[in-house]
Amino acid sequence: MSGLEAQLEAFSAGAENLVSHEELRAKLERGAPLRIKYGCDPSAPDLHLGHTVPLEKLRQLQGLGHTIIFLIGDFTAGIGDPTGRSRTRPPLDRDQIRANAETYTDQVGSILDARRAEIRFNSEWMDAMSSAEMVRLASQQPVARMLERDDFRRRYREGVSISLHEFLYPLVQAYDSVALRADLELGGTDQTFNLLLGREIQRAYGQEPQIVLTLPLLEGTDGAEKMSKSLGNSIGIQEDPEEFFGKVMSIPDSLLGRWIELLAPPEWELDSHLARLDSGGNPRDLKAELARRLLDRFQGQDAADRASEHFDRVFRRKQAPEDIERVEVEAADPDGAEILAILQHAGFAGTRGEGRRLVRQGGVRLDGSRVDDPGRRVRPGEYVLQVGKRRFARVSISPG
RNA sequence: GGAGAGGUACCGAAGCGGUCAAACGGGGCAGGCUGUAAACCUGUUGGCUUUCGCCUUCGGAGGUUCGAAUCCUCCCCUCUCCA
Repeated sequence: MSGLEAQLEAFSAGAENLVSHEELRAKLERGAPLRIKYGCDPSAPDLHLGHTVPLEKLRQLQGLGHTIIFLIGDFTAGIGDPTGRSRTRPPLDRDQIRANAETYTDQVGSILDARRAEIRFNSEWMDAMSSAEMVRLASQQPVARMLERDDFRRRYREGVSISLHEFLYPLVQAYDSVALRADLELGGTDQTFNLLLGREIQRAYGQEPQIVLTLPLLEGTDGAEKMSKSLGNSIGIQEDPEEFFGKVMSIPDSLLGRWIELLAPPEWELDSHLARLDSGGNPRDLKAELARRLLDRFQGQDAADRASEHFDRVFRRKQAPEDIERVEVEAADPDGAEILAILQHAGFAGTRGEGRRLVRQGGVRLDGSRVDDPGRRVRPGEYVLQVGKRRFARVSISPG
């Protein structure tokens, strides 16, 4: 393990908060690898860029010889994380959780060495916990303290219901730290309360409290909310390269600096480009560079090249993409297939009404020319169908 | 247990017997301007229909009425205060 000061620096770099430096130093001075806990939600196995911020930190700490523990909250998933505004989630069955966990570790593996990490499920100890023990756990915290958590406080103030069991979520998460004898727990700033609670519960169970390390939350593509799949502002690291690239290009300029700060390692030297932007450069180019680097990192150079070329072709030169999905449509009668039926087949319109609207608004093109009649019939043959700026399909209409 | 306030389309929120498929805002989608940026402008946002119109929707189930999101009854859910 490297020098103490270097380690302390590695832990705190990019951190939003670290509680506390003194305790961390004391733990590190003992020389043993730290047990670093990171909680994951088994219901959402698709990693997005927001997840990569903590994962990158874990990779770094793993590189220093510490033990990474991925805690899959299969028991807590049944509670439904009340953090934020999320609604009740459907309970998952064991097989589903197992499958999700595998997907998860696969994806995590593209960032750090998942084989060297410990993968645990909190049902291991929570399923065995007796009611009496649960009561004992719950007795550790006053309600007023629970209501200190931002979202609980807000909901309470605004008269939005809080179910009793929602308090159990942070409590169980905190107890997980006891079961795992965690030295440090890592999470986003939205986890601050839960992580701090872990310290209190560990103390209550006679353990040395864990260090709490929180990292900033990455804003999503909308530039407003934190990145989350359910808010529809996320970019999955395994996402189709073209989509991935396009989404990065679509982020507001005002977000670019933040993304570079949180997502781009210093060796990419993107922040220096950012600094030079004032002198007339187009942020577009820097975004494209960031998109390329990120894709290269998660999906390899080929994907990055392909996506970049695709983007230039479709959005700069306004040409149809190279490889587009094929849709077979059988003409309903000798005059050909209805444009509305084609739009539905291609999945570009959920209903005929929506298709009609798209046509009326000039959003539908066939071989590059605008379709302006919703009643249009298309003769058998091969066409490139375009809806909006970015949806394409190669439509093959066979005689009816 | 008592008193009161509420549950409306993706979200927030008007409507409180016909003119309501339901104002307005946000979000989404499409068009314009662009750098798939922001800002801005326009259109659109239940289903079927070229139009007329028809069908399903305002927590749930019944009822009153020529006619109900709007009135009545019961039920479910949420919030506040009191106990």
